[in-house]
Amino acid sequence: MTAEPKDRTAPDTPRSLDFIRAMVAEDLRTSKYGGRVATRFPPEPNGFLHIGHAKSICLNFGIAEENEGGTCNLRFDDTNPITEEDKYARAIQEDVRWLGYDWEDRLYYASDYFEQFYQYAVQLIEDGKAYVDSSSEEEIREYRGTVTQPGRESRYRNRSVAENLDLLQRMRAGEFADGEHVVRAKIDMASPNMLMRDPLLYRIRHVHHYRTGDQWCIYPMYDFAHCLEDAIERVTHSLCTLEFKDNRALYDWVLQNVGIPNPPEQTEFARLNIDYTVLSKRKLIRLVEEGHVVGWDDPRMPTIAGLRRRGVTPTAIRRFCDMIGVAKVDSRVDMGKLEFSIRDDLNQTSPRVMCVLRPLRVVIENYPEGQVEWLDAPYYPHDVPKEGSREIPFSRELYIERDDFMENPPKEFFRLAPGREVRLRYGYYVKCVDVIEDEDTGEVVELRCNYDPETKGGDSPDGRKVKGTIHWVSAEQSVPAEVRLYDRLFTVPDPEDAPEGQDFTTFLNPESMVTLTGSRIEPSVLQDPPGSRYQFERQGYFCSDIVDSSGERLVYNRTVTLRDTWAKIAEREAGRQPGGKVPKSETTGSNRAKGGTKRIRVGSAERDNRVSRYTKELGLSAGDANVLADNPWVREFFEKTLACYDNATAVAKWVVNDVLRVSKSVKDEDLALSHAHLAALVQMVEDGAITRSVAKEVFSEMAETDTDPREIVQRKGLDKVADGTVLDELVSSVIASQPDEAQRYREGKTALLGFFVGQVMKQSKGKLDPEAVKSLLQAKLSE
RNA sequence: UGCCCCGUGGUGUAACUGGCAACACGUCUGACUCUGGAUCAGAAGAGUCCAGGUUCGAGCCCUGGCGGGGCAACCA
Repeated sequence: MTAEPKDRTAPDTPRSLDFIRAMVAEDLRTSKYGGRVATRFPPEPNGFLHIGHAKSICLNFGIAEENEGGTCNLRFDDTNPITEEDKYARAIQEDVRWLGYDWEDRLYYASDYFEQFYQYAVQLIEDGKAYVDSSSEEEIREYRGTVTQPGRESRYRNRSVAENLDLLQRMRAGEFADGEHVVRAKIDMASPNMLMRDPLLYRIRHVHHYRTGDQWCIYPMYDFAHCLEDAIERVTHSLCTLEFKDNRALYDWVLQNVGIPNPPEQTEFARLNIDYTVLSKRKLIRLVEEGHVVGWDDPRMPTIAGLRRRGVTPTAIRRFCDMIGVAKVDSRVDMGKLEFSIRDDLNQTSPRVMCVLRPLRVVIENYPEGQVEWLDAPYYPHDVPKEGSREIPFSRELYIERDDFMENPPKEFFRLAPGREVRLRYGYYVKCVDVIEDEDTGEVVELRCNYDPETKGGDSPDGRKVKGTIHWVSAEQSVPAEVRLYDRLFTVPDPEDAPEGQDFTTFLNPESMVTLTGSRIEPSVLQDPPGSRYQFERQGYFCSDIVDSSGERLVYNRTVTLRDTWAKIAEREAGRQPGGKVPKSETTGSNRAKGGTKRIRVGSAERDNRVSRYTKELGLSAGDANVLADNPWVREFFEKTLACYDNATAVAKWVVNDVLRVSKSVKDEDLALSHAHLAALVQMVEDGAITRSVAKEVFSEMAETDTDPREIVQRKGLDKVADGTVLDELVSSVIASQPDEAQRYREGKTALLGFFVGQVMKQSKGKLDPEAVKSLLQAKLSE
């Protein structure tokens, strides 16, 4: 046996599951849906998909892939004909497919279910659970109330079933104009959940639908349609974003009231935010329509189409989604993570090629005029396991990058400068012997260099070192190219957080696209099709533009720069002069509460009396007394338990801490636990018959079944172990079985004491006195 | 001012039934290098929003506070 390899990223290391995957696994274990896993990705075809959707796609399709027999449907949630178009539906399919997911034959449309939705609406009306409301839009809004005030019932709420049915039929038949009637669920106009105040189910819209044409003039609302779509497709796990949290009550209500057995369950997760961009369809539409970008597939857009055109790979997007995880907290991911996953993928897959973005002419004075050498240059560096090379022309006149020359370089700059020598990648060493400047402007226009013929291929026979290697192209054989340098679309991390009177567009980055028209690229790329990806050596990853690039005109988009250590050094250098480092942001921790706060409570006299009775007469802590005073149900439980066992402080602790906990997961009146049994348990602990940890275990069983604690203790043999030898043996054996940890403890990692106590407690099934365990452990470990 | 959700290094997420706060990105060293890339080795950085409480032991359970977000479209 060899030692286990120290590989923290081993693929078979069981990565902890996110809360959704954990839930799916649990549902599978308990066979909640008969072992099925069925998800869906349900876009509305009213815009292009963006990387936030990619998160959802990866989640839904990912879960289906990961589970045997799992399926994920692609379903268009096309219930609002005003905004939806076929071109969007087609683009969405292309994007999902491009990301690498396959819905096989499960392409669905909500519009295919319109007849079924209608029948369900009829059913709800027949059951008296829905009605036709003829109030105006304004009235409905007014009657809905506000978040703090209950709504009022519509005067049409109690129409007869027959009248409702008749009206519904005539709505469908097109007898009414838009807005004349709506159908609403009859739920509760006073519900604290606004969505439950008789939500609209159907509205009249005399609009052409891109799929159903003019077949319908009534269209279902999201809350009515979506859950039914899931139910019709027998979806098991309906995943959506956090803002639908409150809609879940309605989702469940509809399914329950139309009588769907074993209904799908909605779970919400946080939508994706990335800094320096916006990820909401409404805002992206504005960018397109107001011409801030040039279409949905503008490479600056965070749309799938934009990212694709920019040169991002599906793999990079999927890995990014994998990396950011899934949770229930609103958060903002930094762009750096996306960039990392892009580089990480492209580094392994992109051929290297040389392109000079901002050319500076170089004449090699001692190189024969008219001579051209074709040098062999590998496409991939030594550490990328891929084969292939091309020939690049070397000649007397070259171009190098302007940035690679400095007349007065700082010490850390190791590229070209007067008198300095660098290596031309895959070529020769050259030394700068002269600098030619424009007489008027002083701008450097040309460099005169000498080359060392002995250094062909990049090595010198005398072994002298050159630190810098720069890229170049031959002046004559290189071809002109346009290069578009993309940068973040916005200048601030959170563009949506705009001051009064402004909006996110005020933060648009004017330099989000810089077009370079005079770039020169090596000729080897000439035959490559549009969309080809490269690494331009020392610059970044680029992709020839699928729209504008052709044999005549080469256009390249910068996907992402290389990591640039020099830029960091230069920035630091520049920043040192004026004020040095920016002080650490004041906002760090600004959302944290400062210090303690005074508790002000407007108590009734009755409440005050109770608190003082509890603290003074019964000797309870203020905390417990307050809880008891505030919660009538808990108070009653306490009083009744106290009647069975007269130890107020002990009983109060159990009631306040433990009874309250279990009572949260069930309706109060459903709690099985009886006062007498709790009293018995508390007494056993107080009498020293059982330990507290045993008592906790017994308690959780009691909370479910209300068994007599004495019976549980007896059945499981949980009496406290008083025998000192058992304690001694167990402690010794635990220490012996954990020699490494024991060593670490002795070396000062005393936090491990808890670990050891836990081990011993677990092995004794909680029957040992933890205090005794602890002190014995301490003694033995320091021997 | 009602209801609901959520607070863990700079960032995104983990932490099994309460038992060593972990991983990734980023940052900083160093090695290597014909890309100031990649790779490799290492380091710093949180005591889990605050205050009480329960417990031998709390990021996790209880109470109160503070902070952030969602909900008053005939949008989804």
